[in-house]
Amino acid sequence: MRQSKLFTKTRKEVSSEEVSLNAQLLLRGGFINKEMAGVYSFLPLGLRVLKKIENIVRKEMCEALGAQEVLMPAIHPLENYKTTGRDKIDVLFHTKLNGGGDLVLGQSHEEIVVPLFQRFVSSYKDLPHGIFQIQAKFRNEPRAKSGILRGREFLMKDLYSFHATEECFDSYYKKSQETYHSIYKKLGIGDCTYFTFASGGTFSKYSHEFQTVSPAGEDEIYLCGECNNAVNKEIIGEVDACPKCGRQKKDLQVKKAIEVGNIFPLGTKFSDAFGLTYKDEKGNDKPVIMGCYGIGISRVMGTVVEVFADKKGIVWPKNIAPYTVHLLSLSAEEETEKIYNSFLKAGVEVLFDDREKSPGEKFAESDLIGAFLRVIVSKKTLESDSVEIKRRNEEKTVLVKKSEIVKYVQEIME
RNA sequence: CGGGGCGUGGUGUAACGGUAGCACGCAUCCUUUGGGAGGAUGUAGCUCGAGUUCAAAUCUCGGCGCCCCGACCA
Repeated sequence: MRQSKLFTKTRKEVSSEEVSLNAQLLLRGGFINKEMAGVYSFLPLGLRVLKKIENIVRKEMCEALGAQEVLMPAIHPLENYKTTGRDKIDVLFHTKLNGGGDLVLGQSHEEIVVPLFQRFVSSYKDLPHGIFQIQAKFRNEPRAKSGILRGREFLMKDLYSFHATEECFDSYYKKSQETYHSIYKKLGIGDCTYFTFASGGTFSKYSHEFQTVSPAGEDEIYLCGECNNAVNKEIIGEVDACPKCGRQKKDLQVKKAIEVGNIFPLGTKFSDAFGLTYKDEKGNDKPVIMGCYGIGISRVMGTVVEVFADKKGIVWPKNIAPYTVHLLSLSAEEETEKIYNSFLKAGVEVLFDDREKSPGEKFAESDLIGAFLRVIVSKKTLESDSVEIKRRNEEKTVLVKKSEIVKYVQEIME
C-alpha cells in the first residue's frame, strides 16, 4: 500500500478529553474513527489489525477445537429472551418490526444458537459440536469508556459447545483453555495474560476469564506467582486462596487487568429453557450440556495498544501489525520504488511512505503507526548499496544490502 | 443511574459581559530534506433552544453530545 493513496491521515493531537491511551493512539494513527460514545468505525489500518486478530482466533477455533463457523443474525426476537428469562437484561437494545413485533439487538447468542442447533440434533451420535461466529455485539452499556475497551458495539468471537455427557464437556472445556492460551500467545499478549477464576454471573456458579495485566484494566485480579493463575477480586472473598495451588490470598499480587476472554460452563440452563435434548443409547431424552466461550476481538486490539505502546506510538506485535514493513523513502524514490516492488512480489505486507514529507515527519508517523519493521532507503544507506532496518520494539538498526532485504525480512517473519 | 467536568475554524486551544486570537492542517509559491522544517500569501469557527442585558462565546435555565469517578458489567 502506498501511503500517498491512503485516505486516512495521522494527527498530532486528539481532544484533551480523550485520556484513554488506546483511544488516543488509535485515533491519532487513523486506525479508528469515533462515531459516538462507545461506537467506532474501523479504518483501513485498523481493519487490517482487526482481521488479523480475527483470523488467528478463527484458525485456532477450527483447527485446535474442531469448531464450525456460522454467522447468526444481529437482530433477535425478544420472545426467545422471554423463554430464557433474559428479556429484562438492561444492556439490551430494543427495537420493533413494522408489524409491531419486539426485537432486540444481539448481545450474545445463546437465544439463537440453541433453537438453531435443536433443529439438527436428536441423538447422542449428533454430539458433541462446537459452533462459533465472529460478529458485532450490541450492549447498551450505562457507560461506554476506555476507547475500544468497552463499547456499545464491538466485535466478539462467541463459541457454543454442546455435549452429551459431563465428561465430554469437561474435556472440551479444558481443551478450550489450552486453545485460548495458544491464541493469546499468537496475539503477542501470552506473557501477560492469565487464567482467572471468576464469578459465573447469571449462568453458573463460576466462570473462567483470561485477564491481561494492564493499568488500563477495570478488573482487579489476585495473581499467583506460583502457578500463574489468578482470581478475580469479585470472588476472592469466597475462595480466599488460589484455587489451583492453594496459595493464601496474602501471598497473591493484586493487579489491574483487562478481561480479554471468558469461558462459562452453562450446564443445562439454556437446554432446559428451550427443551434441547438428545436420545441416549437407551432411547431416553436427556438435556444437552453446554458451554460458551468468548473473546473480545476489538477489545484485544485495544488491549495490545495499551500493553505495548511507548511514548512515540503503537508497537504492534509481529502477527497482528497492520503491515509487516513500513518502507520509508528519504529522497531516494527511484531505488525505494524498486524495493517496494520486490516486497510486493515476495508477498511481504508493506506500507510504502512515498510522500514528499520531511524525514522527521515520516519517522514520527512510522513510530505512531507501529508496523513491525521499519525499512529506510536514503542516500546515506545507498552509499553502501544498503537499506536500514529496525524493529519497532527495539532501538538498534541494522544495515542490510538492498538485494538481500526481502530475504532478510522473510527470515524474521518465519 | 448518582456525582464532577467540558462543548469555539478540519484538528488542538485562547479571549473581564463590549473588534473572536494563536498553533497545526489545507491551498499556491520559494527554500529545505536522517526525527513532526523555514518564509510569503490565502482558507475556515463560537453545540442547540429559551431567558437576563443597550450588548452574550462569556451569565441563568433547559435539551443534545462528549469525558472522568462511582454503581453496573451475559
